[in-house]
Amino acid sequence: MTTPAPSGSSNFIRDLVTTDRTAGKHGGHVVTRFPPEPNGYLHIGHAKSICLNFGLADEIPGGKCHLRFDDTNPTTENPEYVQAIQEDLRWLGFDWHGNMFYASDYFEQLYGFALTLIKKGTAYVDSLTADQMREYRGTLTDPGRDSPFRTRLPDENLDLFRRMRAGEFPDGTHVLRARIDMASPNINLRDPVLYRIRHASHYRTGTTWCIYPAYDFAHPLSDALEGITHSICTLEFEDHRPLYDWIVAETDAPHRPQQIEFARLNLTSTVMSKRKLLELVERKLVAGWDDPRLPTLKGLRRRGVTPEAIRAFCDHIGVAKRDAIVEMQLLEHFIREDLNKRSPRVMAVLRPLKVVIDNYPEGAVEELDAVNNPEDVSAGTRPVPFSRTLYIEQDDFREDPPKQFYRLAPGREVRLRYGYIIKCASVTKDPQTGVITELHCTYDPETKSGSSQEQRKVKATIHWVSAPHAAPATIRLYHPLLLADQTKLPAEQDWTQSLNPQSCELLTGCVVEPSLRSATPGARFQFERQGYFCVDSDSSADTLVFNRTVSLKDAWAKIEKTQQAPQR
RNA sequence: UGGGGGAUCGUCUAGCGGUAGGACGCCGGCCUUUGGAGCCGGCUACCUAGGUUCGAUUCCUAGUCCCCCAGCCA
Repeated sequence: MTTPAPSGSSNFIRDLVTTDRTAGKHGGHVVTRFPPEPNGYLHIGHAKSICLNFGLADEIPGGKCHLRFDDTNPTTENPEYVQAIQEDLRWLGFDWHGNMFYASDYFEQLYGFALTLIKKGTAYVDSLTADQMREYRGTLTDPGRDSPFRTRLPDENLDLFRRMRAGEFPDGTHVLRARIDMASPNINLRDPVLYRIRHASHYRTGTTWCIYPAYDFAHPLSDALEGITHSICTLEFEDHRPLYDWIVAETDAPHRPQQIEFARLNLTSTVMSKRKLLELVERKLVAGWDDPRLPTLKGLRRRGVTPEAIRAFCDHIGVAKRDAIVEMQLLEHFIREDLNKRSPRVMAVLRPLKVVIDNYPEGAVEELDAVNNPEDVSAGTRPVPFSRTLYIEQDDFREDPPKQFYRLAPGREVRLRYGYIIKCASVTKDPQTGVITELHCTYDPETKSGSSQEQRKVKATIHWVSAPHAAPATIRLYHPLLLADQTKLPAEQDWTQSLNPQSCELLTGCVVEPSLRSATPGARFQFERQGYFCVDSDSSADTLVFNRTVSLKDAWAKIEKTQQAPQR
């Protein structure tokens, strides 16, 4: 049969690149590029592109992938993002091997290409206002009209353009446009703007320039200058391709890259647009770019997601041209799959319920042997203290247990993980509120884990933490950023209305086993029976702070849900 | 009623004229000192209508629906 690809599965771009390479196109070389604009943080949508571009370069002998900052707009870009993007890329596990570039480094060459066009008569300086230009552009169905300045001669254009560069004109007074076709059915070809005046300081070139190249001009030429063979971008640039090709051809650029488009990643119940992410951060609707609820790489990292999980996800979602919305559950699947193999298991009680084991000797402490990772025997074991007073999860006790509830209830038995079988003898309640305050149980000393004395089976095993040894913790549970019910909001309504107000659930008063006292930020664990958690950067010696990365699959929750569903 | 793209299980995705495969999800079952993991089984898809062909998801024609484009953003 077929041998699986080294990484990722076959897709139309991979096939095309392979075909080109074997056909000897571009001398058999493959050079891709990842061209972020440093005006925001990278998110998982970028990861798809990164995995594609760097993945291609890595798997093809001699293949290269450049990192290029597409920094042609001084008003939105800044070095903080340049730094963060590099960090995220490295964290994801990719290396540009020194091939890091900036479109701003090409400004002089780009200017030269513009001069070439002007001399040839295929670019001109237009002095219409932005509003006028819009009017002249026509509409989707009506052709545009020529600007009265379209007939300016090369010499005048040259003079004007040089003076634009020299700073003689204020913003918005002139632009350089390509002279293509104002009646083109493709609006991108109706004399697109190549340069605009911006008296703004650029984070790299300072005030050296006051004219800046537009994307449609800078991008193809940057690709050409770097010898990019396959310029992979998203679908919305598809109808820019004729322009891309026009620019490269008309400027007699040294090399002709090929633009290929694919569908960007969309994920359910989250936001992926740069604009919305920025808005969330600026309006402080989230804690920052690294808020664990965000699909930013920084957010995912802080949440405890591994780069391996993200890469596995990107490899499996495929690359195609149809618009798609991937279910968040698929991402979660890859997160669980990765974390299951590598996370040490520990016990933590999120919502504590006190349990006193009446027949266990007061003051006695036993060190029980707990397995660190059943998926990895080499992870070994650790001692966990056991005593007369412990905490169990409130959810693991029901005074009036429903059908199929196997856990603790009055008169019922459960096993304490790594410990003994206990039986619930009585329930203590607050006389005022009726709330259960503690449970009294008895243990069977013959049932200690690992002892071969008795092999009694009970229906359930629950986790616990010894009260006198417990370390206090604060735990954050994350829920979808967006409300599940996205029923058509009025078009003009603020999109943030669909944010889930309960996306971050803060749990205080949690208790975790003492071995966690030494856990440092970034450390990941599986809290047995609950999920994968990661020590947050807010964690301190007195209070540990954990973020839930993703819950474990919960069979009981499903049963309970169907039990609650209306009977028919 | 301009141009550019796209339609395959609920969701992603494979297929390149030989009778639809994988993953997630869902539903059963086994196993289990995590109701986790693992294992076994099942579920459901070619946008529509014509045509070509022995044979069409693949080719042709005509429709339908969806996405993108009217920034001096990228």
